[in-house]
Amino acid sequence: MKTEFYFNLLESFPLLWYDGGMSEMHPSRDRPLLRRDAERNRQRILAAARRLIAEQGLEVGYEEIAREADVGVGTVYRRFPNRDGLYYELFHDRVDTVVGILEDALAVEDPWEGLCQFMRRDFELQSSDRGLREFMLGHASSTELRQRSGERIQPLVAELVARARATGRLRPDVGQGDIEIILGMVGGLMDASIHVDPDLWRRYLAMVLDGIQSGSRHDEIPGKPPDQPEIEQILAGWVPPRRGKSRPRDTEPSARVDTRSKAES
Amino acid sequence: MKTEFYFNLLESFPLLWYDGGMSEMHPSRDRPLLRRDAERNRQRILAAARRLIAEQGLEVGYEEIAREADVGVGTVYRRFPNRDGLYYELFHDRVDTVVGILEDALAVEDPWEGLCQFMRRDFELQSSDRGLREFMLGHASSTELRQRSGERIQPLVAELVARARATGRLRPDVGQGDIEIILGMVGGLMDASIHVDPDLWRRYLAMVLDGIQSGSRHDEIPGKPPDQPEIEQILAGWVPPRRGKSRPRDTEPSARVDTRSKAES
DNA sequence: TCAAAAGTGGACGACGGTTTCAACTTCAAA
DNA sequence: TTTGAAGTTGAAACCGTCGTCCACTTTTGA
Repeated sequence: MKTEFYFNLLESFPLLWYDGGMSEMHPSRDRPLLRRDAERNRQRILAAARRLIAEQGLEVGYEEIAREADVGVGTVYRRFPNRDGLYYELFHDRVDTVVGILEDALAVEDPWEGLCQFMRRDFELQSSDRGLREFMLGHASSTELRQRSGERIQPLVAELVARARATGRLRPDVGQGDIEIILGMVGGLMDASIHVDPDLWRRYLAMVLDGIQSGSRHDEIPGKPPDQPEIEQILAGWVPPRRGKSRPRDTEPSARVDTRSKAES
Repeated sequence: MKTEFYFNLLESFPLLWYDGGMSEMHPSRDRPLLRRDAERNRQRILAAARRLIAEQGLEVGYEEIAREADVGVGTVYRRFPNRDGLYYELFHDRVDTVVGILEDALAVEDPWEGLCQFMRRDFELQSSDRGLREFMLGHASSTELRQRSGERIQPLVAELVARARATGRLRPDVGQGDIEIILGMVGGLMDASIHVDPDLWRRYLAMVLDGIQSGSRHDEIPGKPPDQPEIEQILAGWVPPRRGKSRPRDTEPSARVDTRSKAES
């Protein structure tokens, strides 16, 4: 019997296999044991990806991750043949965090306060990690995980909304879907403004929360209006700059029209 | 004297030159006369770009614009050596439109109503044109024009805000900068949701407007909360999908690990 | 210690977009 | 009608990124 135990194990229980990163189907099962060096590299890749994605967003190149992890690109591709798998590994446990936040929020006596606390803490969670932000907002990849996350999260949000509405504090014409859209809307702002003023989102979240409660409670709006230079910076970051950075060419375009003709005459 | 009059003209008044598309510096001056065929092509290019950018956003390829205009790529590059110039030509007159909207709004008796009307009509303007939306939100290119637009627009907005605040209807802790951020925030939502529900932005604009007035006037929130499939679609469109569309590879990733070893044994 | 399976790395081809350019066509002044 | 500059064209070079492939190295059980 020359078979290595881990390979044997895989043959016997194919459903337990490490599925090449497409772990969406059975995320809580064990991965097969990797050879020690492979496992070490896997962890280095994850650590590098976590670092880079947290600061640059989901779209960092595999090339760069590999460099950061001090590993070849091939290795990254072997371990995570597609981004879904990588994102899954990086983010699936965050779902638990969000669920935890929701449970905390449901435990608050005043459901309206609970709803506010949920939204606030959700943003606080996202504020440290651009990749997480993009992921939660709804990136094209990783639809699988997001959908399954939604199945855990939505009922809790619905419950929170129902309770808040029952107390009369939440306007009756605001539904669960609105909360999700508001999360996206303010999240989008946060993504744009985070490097200018990491707490700016609190201001606009407060405004919206004021807008969706039926009493005119008028909680104080935190912070102060951004000034012009800040706005400039925020807007500039809103739509992400073009990927293939187009070199600006020579800066003086007008004087060129006739260089040739002059020379030829 | 063999000189064509238009070339002569350029030599004499270099400041009047068509500046290769970088018209930011003196936009209201005449362009030099182009040869008739060149002018015709220029218009075809602009028309094509207008069409494509309105529906696909700022980043359509020059290749595609050229195809649509039935012109060679080279021609497009000759006419618009950089995107700034193209965007300028497409959008600079929109600034007048916005200024018009602002003047209308300032003419409304109730300054608060004026402010609301301005925001509503600004969004209505943007809703028909994805490129305009991206441009106004603050695309990396075209910083020049946007800055100069700001100089015309901001004072008017400031005036509107000041008046609305003077009546007491606008909360005193809301400033001009807030309005611009709100425009961006709701604009981001509109961009994401427009193909799902072109009027969804009205709902969230209404919420925010409710949140920033000091009385609890509670205007009706138009529309109704989006349902789950709609939200799914909206979120999926929020962060633009990766440019180089990654082909999903073969859908069955796990069974592949050992194909080679099997074959070789 | 050794063989063979697992794992590695980076050169390489594909791709999609941008930019150039030399050969060609069109225009309009004379 | 002629002439020469202006204008056009599209193929080809270029560029950055993605994902694959395979000759090479490492690990592991015996």
